[in-house]
Amino acid sequence: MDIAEVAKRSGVPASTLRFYEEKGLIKSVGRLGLRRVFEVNILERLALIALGQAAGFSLDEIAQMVGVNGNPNIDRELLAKKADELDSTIQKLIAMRDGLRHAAVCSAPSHMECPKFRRLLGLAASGAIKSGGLDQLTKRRRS
Amino acid sequence: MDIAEVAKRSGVPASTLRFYEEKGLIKSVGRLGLRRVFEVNILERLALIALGQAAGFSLDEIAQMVGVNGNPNIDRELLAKKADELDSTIQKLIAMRDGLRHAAVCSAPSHMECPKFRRLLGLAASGAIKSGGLDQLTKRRRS
DNA sequence: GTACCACCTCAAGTTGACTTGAGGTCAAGG
DNA sequence: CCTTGACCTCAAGTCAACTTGAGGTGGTAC
Repeated sequence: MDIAEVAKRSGVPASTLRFYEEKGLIKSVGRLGLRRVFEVNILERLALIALGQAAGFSLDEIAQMVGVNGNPNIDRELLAKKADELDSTIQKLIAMRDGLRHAAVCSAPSHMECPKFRRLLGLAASGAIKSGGLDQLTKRRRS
Repeated sequence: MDIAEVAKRSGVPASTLRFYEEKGLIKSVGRLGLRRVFEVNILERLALIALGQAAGFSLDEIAQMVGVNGNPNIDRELLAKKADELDSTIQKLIAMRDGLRHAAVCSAPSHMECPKFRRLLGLAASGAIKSGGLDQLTKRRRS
C-alpha cells in the first residue's frame, strides 16, 4: 500500500502518517522509488494509536505502550499501570456521562443545586477537591 | 477566597485560573483592591471543568456545556448529545483497558497475533478501519 | 507610614500534535 | 522519450491550552 491508500483507508492524513513515522510510531516496510510502502497491518496499528489518543495518552506514552519497534511492548508492569490509569479515567467519565444525562432531563434551577447531579459530580471528582487538589484528574494531560 | 487559596484547594495554578476567567469559564465575584475574590463553589466548577477535560472536551465545548454565565447550560439536546459522545468514548476506553490488561499477561509473541487482543481492539475500533476511516475516534480532538 | 510580597496586567514564550508550502523527484501513461 | 502528478523533504506555520516574565499596585504586618 502506498501512503495515499493508507490515508484513505485509515482516515489519517498522509502528512500525519509521515509525522508518525518520524516519531517512530509507525514504519514503512520500504520504498518504491522514493515512495513509502506500508504493510496492511499498519491499519491496526493506527487504530491502536487512535485508541490511545482517545484515552488521553500522549503520542510518547503510546509509543511506550505499543513499542517504538514493530510490535507492542513487553513491559507488563507499564501496561498494567496504564490499564489502571485508564480504569480510573473510565470511572470518572461514566460519572460525567450520567451527570450529563441527568442534567439533560433534570428540572432543578441550577444543576449545582440538584442533589443527584452533585452526587455524580462528587463521585467523579472524588478526592479532587480540598485535599490533594484536582491534580489526579489532570496531571496525565499536563505532563 | 483569594486566588492563592483556590489554587491550593483545587490544585489549579493561579495563572490557569486567570486564563479560565479570561475565557469566561469561571468568574470571580469581585475584587478586594485589585485582587480577585472567588466564592467557594468555584471549586465544584473547577472539578466539572477538569472532568470535562478528562473526557476529552475542549475548553470551548466545556464552556458550552457548563454555560459561560453562572450555572450549567439549558440546552438539553446538547447535553444529551455530549453524553452520547462520551458514552461511545467510554466503550472504546473499556475495550482498550481490557486490551491492555490482557496484553499485560498474554504470552503471544506479538499482541497483534493474539486473537483475544485483536478482538478487543476490533471492538474498540469497530467501524474505524476500511470504510469510514478512523475519523469517528479522533475528530472530536481535531476539531 | 512604609516596606513587602502576593497579586495584578499584558505580551510573549512553550509544548504537543499536526498542517502547509516551496522546491525537488520519479514511475507510469501517452 | 517526455510530461505529469502523486509523493518526497525540510522548514516554518498553526492551534489549544497554558506558563513565564517584566513592570506595576496595594492590603497587611511591623
